Amino acid sequence: MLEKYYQPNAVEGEIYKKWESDGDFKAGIKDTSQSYSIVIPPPNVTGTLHMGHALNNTLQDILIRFYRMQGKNVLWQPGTDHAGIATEMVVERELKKQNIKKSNLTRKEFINKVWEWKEKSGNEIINQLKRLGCSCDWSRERFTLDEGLSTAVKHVFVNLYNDGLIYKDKRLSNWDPKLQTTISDLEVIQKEVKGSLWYIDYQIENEERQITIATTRPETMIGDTAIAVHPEDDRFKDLVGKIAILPIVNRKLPIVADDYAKMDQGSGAVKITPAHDFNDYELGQRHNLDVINIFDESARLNDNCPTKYVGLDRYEARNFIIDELKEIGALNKIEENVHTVPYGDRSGEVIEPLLTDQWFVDAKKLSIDAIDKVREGKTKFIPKNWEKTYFEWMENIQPWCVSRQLMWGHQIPAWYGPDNKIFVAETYEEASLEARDYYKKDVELTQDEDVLDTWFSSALWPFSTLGWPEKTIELEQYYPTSALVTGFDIIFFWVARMMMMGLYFTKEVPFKEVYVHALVRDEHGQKMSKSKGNVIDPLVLMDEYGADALRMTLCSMAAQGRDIKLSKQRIEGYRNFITKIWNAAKLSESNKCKYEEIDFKSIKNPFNKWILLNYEQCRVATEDSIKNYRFNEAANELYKFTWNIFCDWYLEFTKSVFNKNEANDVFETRSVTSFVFTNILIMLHPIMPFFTEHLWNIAPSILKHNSNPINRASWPEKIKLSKDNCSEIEILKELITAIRSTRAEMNVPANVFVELNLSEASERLTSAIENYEDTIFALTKINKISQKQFSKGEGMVQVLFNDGLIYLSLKGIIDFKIEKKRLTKNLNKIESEMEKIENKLNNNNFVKNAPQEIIDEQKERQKEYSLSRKKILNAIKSID
RNA sequence: GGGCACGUAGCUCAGUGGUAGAGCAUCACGUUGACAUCGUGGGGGUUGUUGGUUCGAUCCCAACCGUGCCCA
Repeated sequence: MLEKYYQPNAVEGEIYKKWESDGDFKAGIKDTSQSYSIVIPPPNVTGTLHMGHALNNTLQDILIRFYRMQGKNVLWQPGTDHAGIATEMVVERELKKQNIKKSNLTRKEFINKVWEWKEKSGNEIINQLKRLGCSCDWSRERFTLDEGLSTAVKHVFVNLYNDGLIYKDKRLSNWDPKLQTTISDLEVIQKEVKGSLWYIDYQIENEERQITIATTRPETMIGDTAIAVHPEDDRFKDLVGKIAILPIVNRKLPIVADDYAKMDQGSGAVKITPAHDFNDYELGQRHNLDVINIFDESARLNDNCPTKYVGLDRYEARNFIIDELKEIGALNKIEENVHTVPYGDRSGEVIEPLLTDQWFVDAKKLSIDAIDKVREGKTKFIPKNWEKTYFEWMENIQPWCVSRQLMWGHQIPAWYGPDNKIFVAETYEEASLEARDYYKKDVELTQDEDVLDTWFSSALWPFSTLGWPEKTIELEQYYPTSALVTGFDIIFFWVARMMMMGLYFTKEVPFKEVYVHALVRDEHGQKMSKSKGNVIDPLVLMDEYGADALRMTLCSMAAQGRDIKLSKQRIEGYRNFITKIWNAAKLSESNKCKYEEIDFKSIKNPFNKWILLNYEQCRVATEDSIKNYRFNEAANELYKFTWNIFCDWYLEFTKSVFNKNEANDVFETRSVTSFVFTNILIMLHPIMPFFTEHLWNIAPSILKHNSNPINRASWPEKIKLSKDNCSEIEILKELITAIRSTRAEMNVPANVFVELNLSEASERLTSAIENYEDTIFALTKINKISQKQFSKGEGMVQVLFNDGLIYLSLKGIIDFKIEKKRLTKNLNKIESEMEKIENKLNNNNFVKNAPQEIIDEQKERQKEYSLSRKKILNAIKSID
């Protein structure tokens, strides 16, 4: 006998262990050429499971388990990425606790510390994914810094370099003064901040005039090399070509005309600092301006500045410079101003555009094919509108800065000779050979100190994890991968870059479909964040409700194109759903239901025919939904069928079959119950793997059972049913509902048995009542059905039902006031509906234009309503 | 400024060119056997506003109002 409730925490761990030790998640256990593969978006090795991961991986696991059950050769490729900056930050913090400074360690020592840390505390998230039930092939787990993937990275770098698609360049790039590394455009967050706009007067050389510029960053004036005005700006036309004198520094600045200067912004004249602003840099190129860098790597003022300012932090310097400008009378005015300031995604520090030597990938060239392939439909986005986002970014793509001034990562495979000549090769040996060719002698080479952006290696993930650049069986079998499941926030970071790299190196798209899911928010629609304190921890939820309830909730809410607002109540609802199935199992067990092979065409009992018909519809709909990534529909389909059809109606119907105890009927019903129950569990398994496995194992008598776990079951196949739309059962349901409703509205106590009187019954109603008398008795608390005309004074209350005149005998119970109210309410409803229909049918245009079936439908409804109306009017009349 | 979503019951959300649905919440009744983590029934809607297309619009189109996100 089953216990009162299902207890997820008591069983989930054991179940998972068994699956894993049995090798059930291994790729290739189904030896078929039809494969289905997904690579996991590699979580950050420092990460812990948050709600976004929970959603992302639940959806992947649903797909993976579904296609595995469909008999495909399935690979779910797991792993983690090394997360350069994030990991360095974590490890630095750890070292600090031990009073060790990173700067006191050599590169090798520091990297060893990171590996130590990874062994000890990395990969926590992998266990959390297991907790969630993810059926990845863990035997294939990869890490972006492991040997094979590092080989792939070097191979890619060298090839891109040789093909002219990677180059080293001195360019302005985003410098994080705190982390002391460059970061890519994508890692910069633009934030609106309240600041000031300073108006500063620059003297015109050899004239009494001044020109006033406006700036949000006065400290950078030390690096000014020009002033720009708009060519159409009459205020300044005569100044173009003249020289202004930079206050404090006394540098001579040409005044240039360029439409980058906006006439309506500030004073209309803008100072140009090519070394510290992206727009100014471009303008500088156009006008051949000097580039004067005034900051060091910590954004302190360097030797290019007046001695008194050297060494000051940029914001300290700002104050001093403002003061000095005031003193010399050059500060014209200060205005309040809202402008955007770039912040580092990881450090939270204000980013400084800085002129440095960096490595760049020519993304523009790589993007062409990546755009085409999506246009051609070789890779499809679901929902489709994300393609727009993808195109927009791809079409405006900038060179991708891939070098980082970090230690943890793939050290750039470039070596420098004594004269700084670059030799790019996969190994030192190869580089040396090249160098010997070049110098005609052996020379000492030093490797580039920088490492590559973590996303550089992530971009190779779909094929590097399959063994590329080797030609492996896995590549042949699983590449291109079937689907990529991801959040929209990394379309640029990851999806786009995988497309570019995948296409360039494998000549194939890395995935055929990209399913882009939503963000998980809190129940009020707020983005979850630590600072808001509204983070819901999936691990806590799993402790409280079990992994399956969480998974089912996420699945049922994963409607395309809409964010998920997660609330505990919703999870509770699906926990209750699990309990409902649990109880249904208890009932089926006590009814001795047992799985037998059945010939569906020879099923006799109408309840059984009916549930099989409904089951088959549910099966088709569920399958279709999952195949089309309509996860919420799949969940709801299964929920409705299981609870509202199977439990609410079918199991109730079968009680009368078991009560009657006719051998053939009982046998058939037990078999059908077990069949449907079995397949409900199988279909729910991808969404709720633990619960279904547990029930499968402990309730073998009611389920199709062999020694295999449900984990290895096959998705149910189509069943062939005799042609029967089971309309009789539908009438029965309607009748039962109508009687229950009448009872409830008339306040008949639930435990009171009443008599049902019947006249003018249609054929189908008569036969429904004849065939299912005991069912009606059991489900409506009727204890007698008699053929009887309405008679006043007998306490007869009409059940509103189209197929006949039906009355409940409520003598002694009836309250005429309630009865009249009830009837009037229904009458009003019917009459307003009738009016709508009449208006339609009286409209010539409607009759002329609408399809015949719609017209017939309306006529049919009109007929039904007018019949009901007549009956209610009679009933009301009989009260008065 | 450019782009993308979204606006449907108290809340969270489905859905459809022809009768507007679910879960939760709420109200009433119910506990001798699958299930109170439950059952049965009820109430609750001018589908953001205004126009247009159409015989017919909540759905398609336009504008507007409101909300959110991405990019500059």
